[in-house]
Amino acid sequence: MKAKSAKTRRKPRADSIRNRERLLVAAAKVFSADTGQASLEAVAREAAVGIGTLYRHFPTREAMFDAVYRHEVDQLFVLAEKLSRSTDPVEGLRKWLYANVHLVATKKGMVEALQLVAHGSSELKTYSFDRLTTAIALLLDRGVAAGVLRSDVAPEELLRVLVGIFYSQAGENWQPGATRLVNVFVDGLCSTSSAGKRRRL
Amino acid sequence: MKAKSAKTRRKPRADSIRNRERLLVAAAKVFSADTGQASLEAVAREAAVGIGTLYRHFPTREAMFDAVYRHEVDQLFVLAEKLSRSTDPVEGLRKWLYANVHLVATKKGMVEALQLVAHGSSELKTYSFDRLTTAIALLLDRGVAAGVLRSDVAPEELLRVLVGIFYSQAGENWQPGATRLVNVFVDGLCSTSSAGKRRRL
DNA sequence: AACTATACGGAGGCACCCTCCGTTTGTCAA
DNA sequence: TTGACAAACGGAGGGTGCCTCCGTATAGTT
Repeated sequence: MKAKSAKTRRKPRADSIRNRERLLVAAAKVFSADTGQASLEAVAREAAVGIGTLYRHFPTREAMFDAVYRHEVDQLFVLAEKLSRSTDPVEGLRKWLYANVHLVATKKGMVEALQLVAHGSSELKTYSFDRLTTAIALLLDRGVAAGVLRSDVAPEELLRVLVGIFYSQAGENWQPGATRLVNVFVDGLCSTSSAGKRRRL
Repeated sequence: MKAKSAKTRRKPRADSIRNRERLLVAAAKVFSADTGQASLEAVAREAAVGIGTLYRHFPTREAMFDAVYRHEVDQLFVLAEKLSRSTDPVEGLRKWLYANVHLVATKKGMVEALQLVAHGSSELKTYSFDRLTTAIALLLDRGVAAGVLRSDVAPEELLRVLVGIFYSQAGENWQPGATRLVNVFVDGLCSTSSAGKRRRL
């Protein structure tokens, strides 16, 4: 027996869940379009769902962005889990970081979203921070355990570096630059034998 | 005879000039509203002018913002001229800086405008920079000549400080803070006797 | 005063926002 | 299985904004 307050609740309808998922996928796609502008009606169309359904799931634009953002963070987390299982540690980490760059690069329209997020619930911020930190830890620890990655860089630190890389890259077509910086950093993380661990603070 | 290329041009119509002015005033007002959102139709209504007239004068949103911004810069310049004529030098400068704070503070909706301007024509940027620098020079020089303001601060430098003050003040209701900083700086500029001129580079 | 370049105004077509409500459908109890 | 109904769906509709087009009004010119 589920112990909910007065009146047992039903389990959520299957079509509701499906439509919500569809909307998130559609939103991610539409907002990624180069235009930067995106109408909610376009999202509904893309999802092949009535506009009313969209509004029921996401009463406001902010709610929509919030959910999309969470969704992407979750996907990054899942990707980290997968990569930490299948590939060798260094390449796994590298691929995950690439995925981050790619995600940000293709989300032109997400700029607006990010602004809303930045001004929005700090709950969302801590959520994504925790989630991403954990994802990085997953990838990092394996490499450290295998002795191919240096052990003195904390997951939060790596995350901050990543954010810094994104932040520092302005203007058009910055993806190559960001990718290069990621590579440099990963290479640096590999220098566990020659340079020795824990040189400097 | 006016020597214009092929066919002598008429002098611009009076109603055209009047309407343009009205639109600029209306736009400044509407964009200043707390909402941050502003429709061009609202501007036209405020100006008591047809929407068609608005679009004829300002074909795009950017053109509108551009013109409004120029207009405000011009008004600041005029204010500087007036203040440099009527009040005592220090108070004149102070009042002018206050006017700047007030202008920025009440232009919530101008944030969007400023972004467009920032990404827009660099011509506009140099225009306003020059204009404001000259305005400051007007106020500064009198004080220096009268010996009540130190002489080693250039107009451009003061402008940069002002921009810095605006830039550093985030969040709601920052006007008091900005005003305080302005006061501090003006007081500093007055310290021509006790602290001596040109201490340090 | 007549002429005409110029400017005016707003109707109209399209897109978007958001709400409301009649219809459909998945869930659960019998 | 089946029937009842809460829950979810979809889209019409009313409001607003964007921008264009063109018939009408009018300020400058002769």
